[in-house]
Parts: sequence; C-alpha cells; structure tokens
Amino acid sequence: MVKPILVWIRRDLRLTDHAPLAEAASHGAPVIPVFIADDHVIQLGAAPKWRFGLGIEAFRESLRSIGSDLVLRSGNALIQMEKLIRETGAEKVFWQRAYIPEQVERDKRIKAKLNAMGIKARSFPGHLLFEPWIVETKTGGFYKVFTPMWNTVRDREVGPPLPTVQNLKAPKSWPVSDDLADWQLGRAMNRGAVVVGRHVKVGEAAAGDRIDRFFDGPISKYKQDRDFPSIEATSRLSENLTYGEISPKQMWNAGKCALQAGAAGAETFLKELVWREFAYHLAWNTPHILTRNWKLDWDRFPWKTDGSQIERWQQGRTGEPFVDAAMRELYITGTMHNRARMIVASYLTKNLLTHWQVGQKWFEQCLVDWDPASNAMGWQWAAGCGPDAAPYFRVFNPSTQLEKFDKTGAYPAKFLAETSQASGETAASFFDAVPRSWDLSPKDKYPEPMISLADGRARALAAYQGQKTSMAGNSC
DNA sequence: TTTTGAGTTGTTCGA
DNA sequence: GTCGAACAACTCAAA
Repeated sequence: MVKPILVWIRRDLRLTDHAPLAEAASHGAPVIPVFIADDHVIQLGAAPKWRFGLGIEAFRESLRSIGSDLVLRSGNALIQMEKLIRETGAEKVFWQRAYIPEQVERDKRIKAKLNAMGIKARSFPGHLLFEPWIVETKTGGFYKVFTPMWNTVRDREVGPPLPTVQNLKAPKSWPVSDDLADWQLGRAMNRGAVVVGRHVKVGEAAAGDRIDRFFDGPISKYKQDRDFPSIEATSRLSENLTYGEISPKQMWNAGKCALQAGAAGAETFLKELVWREFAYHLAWNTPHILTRNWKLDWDRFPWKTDGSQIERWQQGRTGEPFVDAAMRELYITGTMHNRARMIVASYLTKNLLTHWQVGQKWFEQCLVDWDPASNAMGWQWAAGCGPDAAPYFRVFNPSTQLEKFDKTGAYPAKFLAETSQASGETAASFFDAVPRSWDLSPKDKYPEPMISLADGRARALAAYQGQKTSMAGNSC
C-alpha cells in the first residue's frame, strides 16, 4: 500500500486551484486533508474566527462530496503533525504557503523538523499572485509605493488556475478527528452570530456565485460606482478570498478576461488585487508593519488609546451619519464598504487623534473579511504613518463625503435606526447584535456630533504639524 | 551618483 | 457653481 499524503489545510478552503491538493491527488496515494486549530486560529478576532469555522464546515462537506474528509486537530501544529504521521504512516506533507512572518517561521521550523525525520514536507504557492521575492524594484529593493509596483506586475503572466480536484483517494481508515463544535469558534460572537450570519456567503460555491454575478454586470461600472456605499457595485469577494474559498489567481484571470472584453472597471479591479499583494509583500519585507508604526519616527506621535469617544465610535454614536452608518454596517454585516473604511479611519485617527491600532484591533474583531496584511496597511495608510500614506492634511470630512458619495442619504437610511428615515430590519438588527451592556435602543435620540468637524480637523492638523516639528527636531 | 518626476481614495478658500 | 491653488515636504523609483 502506498503511504498516504497529508495535506495541511489552512486559509485555502477550496478544491479549485489548490496546488497541494492537486499535487497530492496526482500521486495516486491516499490523501488525508488536515486542519489544525493552533494558536493562529485560536487567537483570531471574534468575527473572523466564527466565520472561519463556517468555512471549515463547508469545506469539509465539499471534501466529503468527493469521497474524502477533513481531519480536525487542535494544539501545537508540529506536535499534531508528528502525531498524525505516526498514526497514518504518511511520508509526505503538503501545504499552501503563508506569508505572515510568524506563520512563515512556524512553517520553516516544521519543514526542517519533518525533513529531518525523513518526511517530505513541501510548500506550494497559491495565496498570492506573486511571491514576494520575485517582485523587486530595478535597484533590487521592495516596493514602498503602490503605483510603480502595479506598473511592474500588471502585465506579468500569472497562468490559469489549476483544475478542480475531482476525487481524492481515501485512506484505509481515517484518523480520529476533533468535533468542530467543541472548538467553539463562534463563542466570542455572542448575539452577533445570528445577525451577521444573515449577511455572510460561505464556501467555494458561494464564492463562485459572487464572481459570476460580479463579472456579469457590476464590473463594467466598477470604476465609477465602487465609491458609492449604497450601490451594490463591488464583488464582495474579500470575505471568501481571505479564507481561500476562491484564489487570487481565479480572480486575476476573471479580471484579465474582462479587461480583454473591454470592461471599463476591469483594470480598477485588478489594481485592488495588487493592493492586497502590496500589503503582503510589505508584511513579508517589513514585518513590523503589523504591530507598530511602519515609519518609526511616528512613535512619538501623541495618539490616544482610550476614552469614551472610542466607545462611541465603535457603537456608531459619534453623531456623524456617514461614520455611524459605517460602524453599524460593520457590526451588522461583518464587512464595511471601502470608502466608509477610509472615512471611519480618518475620523478616528485624525479628528479624534486616536491611535490607529485601536481601529486595527476593532476591525480585527468585527470583520469577517479580516486580513492581517491589508488591515494593518490600511490603518497605517489612513493614519499617515504607513507606506504610501495619505498626507497629514488629508482629513476626510464625513459630511462632505456624504454629499459626494451618498447624496440621497441611502447609506445612513439603511443602517442607522435612530435617524428618522431609517426603519428597516437591517438597521434594527444592530440592537440584537450588540452587547446588552451597551444599553442601546433604536428609540434613542440620534446624538449631536460629539466633536465639531472643523475643530477636529484643526486639532489634527496642529498635532500633525507638531509631529513634523518633533521629527525634524529629533533628526540628529 | 545625481537628478527628476511622481505619489489611491481630500478639503477649503478665493477668484 | 466651478476651478485651480494651497495645504509641505519627503520618500521613492528609475533614468
């Protein structure tokens, strides 16, 4: 009997364009797909952890539909892997590469250890379009500005996605598996799971529906419509992409086809995929982007990290309808429109002078499409301390933004129950999702703006002015 | 080596 | 109401 191959499943919950599974299937050996809930899973924020659980469940069903299964284990990944190797007699372990520094370290250690045991451990690409080490500036560095990176990679060959794995040879007997329910991945969601659960679309088939729908229509108007939060103009695929229910390569190829067919928004869509690459390449090259100011000079900036204003921002009670609608959208649906993300980030870091990490952590708890690299880069970009960041004087005015991008007020009307025009089920569901301790009711009076936008802006500009002076003063 | 041009997403003010 | 300038100066990428 040929020895089985273990395929370590991580953020790659799909059967199409899955290099490790495809490779394993081609060997003619039994294949044992394994998911290990190690610290990287257990320490996820509430929403992504819960959503990951739903994805794992769906993926297990897909595997079962082709005669395979998914073995669940929890604890230290190396220890679990060694156990599985002993139990199954496997001689090979395949997985799809990760790029977050801690995970890279973990994988390196495990690969070295397994190879030393005579086990063939092999990692495959698939999470990114371009491996970080193959994208370089002409002088051999990595890109710190988006546009030159885009110009470098836009015409590169990516290749077609791998075909869907149709069947996987099952082992003679399956190793024991944890019960997914015992992991309680959704526990921290509390009441939120029911509400957010109405808005997620889980699994590879759902991702396929989304990409079909998007490329059937919205793609042609993506460039102009994607800035308007009340228009269904985006693909919404970030939720699936982050768990690997669709691969970036599948999305890239769809975008390239649309480009050839002359779809106006195709280039903008492809650019968004490269923004994700940009974030991962930065995390690869400068890991501190995940945990501290990318521009180290900013360590002296006097950001606040606590205060009642932060709670009101989280609750969507700032008195700025655009900000509040966005924060409600986040809590109700587990996602937030891209333009809204910029606005709430600018408001928190500039108008309220709050540390970007406060926002980063809140998003990490609430976003079902949470991605460590994109989230960190996005917040640092908004705050001004990141790569290719917004200049300090670029303070979004939520009220002007509303006028520009949501003239009719449809966005607050959908998500803000306290305002008179809103009465829908979606807006009301916020109060079923939030902690009871917040003590909020749809009958509450909608608050006055908690700060004056003009004052907030002036204060931000002054502080950023001070930052500049302090950096200059400390430069020697 | 030096130089040059450019850089996701904005706002406000005054002509 | 529309439009251009000012808001600053710095870093990056490439020639």
